[in-house]
Amino acid sequence: MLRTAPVLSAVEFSAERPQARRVERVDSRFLESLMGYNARRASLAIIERFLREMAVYELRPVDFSVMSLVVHNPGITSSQLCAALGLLPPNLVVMLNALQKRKLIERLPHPHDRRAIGLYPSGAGITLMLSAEKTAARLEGEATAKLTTAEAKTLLRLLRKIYL
Amino acid sequence: MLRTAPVLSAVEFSAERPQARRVERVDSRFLESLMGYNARRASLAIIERFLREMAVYELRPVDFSVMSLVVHNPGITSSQLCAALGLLPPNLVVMLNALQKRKLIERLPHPHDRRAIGLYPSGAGITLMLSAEKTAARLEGEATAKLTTAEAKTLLRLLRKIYL
DNA sequence: TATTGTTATACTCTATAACTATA
DNA sequence: TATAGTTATAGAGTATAACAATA
Repeated sequence: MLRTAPVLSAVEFSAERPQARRVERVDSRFLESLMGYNARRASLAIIERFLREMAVYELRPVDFSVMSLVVHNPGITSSQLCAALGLLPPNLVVMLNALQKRKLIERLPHPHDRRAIGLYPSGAGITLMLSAEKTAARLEGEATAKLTTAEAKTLLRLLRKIYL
Repeated sequence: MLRTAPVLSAVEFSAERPQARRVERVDSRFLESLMGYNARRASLAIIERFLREMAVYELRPVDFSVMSLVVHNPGITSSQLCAALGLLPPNLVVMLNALQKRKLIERLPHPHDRRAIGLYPSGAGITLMLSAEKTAARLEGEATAKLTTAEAKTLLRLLRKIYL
């Protein structure tokens, strides 16, 4: 039933320590046994590529996420966006200002709650996201190129089980 | 063979857009179909817990990784650490200074290369990591509590296929 | 009294340029 | 000329406090 690499054992270090030695090959087995370590490495690898390819749209991953939700949920509010993406309101405001300045979104009064503001994609915003989401779908294939279709599906399902 | 949620279709937005509507339930299906999105959410969920539980040792995830590699690879150099963990040398120096100040590591001359410096865990460093790695192993079980043993093993393997 | 959106600001993380000592 | 380690600093990302308007 042992899944993780063995942790340090005290006896492993009871003998006198050599005063100077050279490490030929780095032993990363313990770290590599940790889910968090692997999940982070994998997400960084994917997001790195995403960052490069989305640069043509001038969209960082977080901008892409925000725009995608606005396009698929016209009228969504800031607080809904924050909840869905785990963002903090003060940080979202800055992003929305930038997106509005680029005329990718519009802010319209909320129909029932005068405190809230509905976010809508502009025509340009929709056009941009049509391309950007196509690119994202292509990157999806590249990111999972080393996996079979079944494996990719499994990976997605298991990742979701971790954080939901 | 379609794995990702359908991207935006132009026709989806050809009808006139309502001037104001309320979003009852946020549709995140497209984002949730992306591997990067799920990998990031999962890694954040795990690392968040890791951060909390490792606070008693005053170790952030990166400190834990560095200390773990030093303990398992006494004599490892900064450049080896940077390569193994994807860190930049200037940032590592600051961390090592802090760890040395806490008397968790020692820096000794490299046996063959006078430019390099070997990193060694102190007795206190080893003692600390004995506990910290036990905690990490426990957290590993908690992070994958919703998965069967076989699923956790599969997840680890598939994540590694993504970034290696 | 709680929530939405906002401003200003602080803190942390990551990245770049330039330097030294040595290979 | 290239590499290991270092310093200083810039930039991006994330977090906290406090506020006005509305529920």
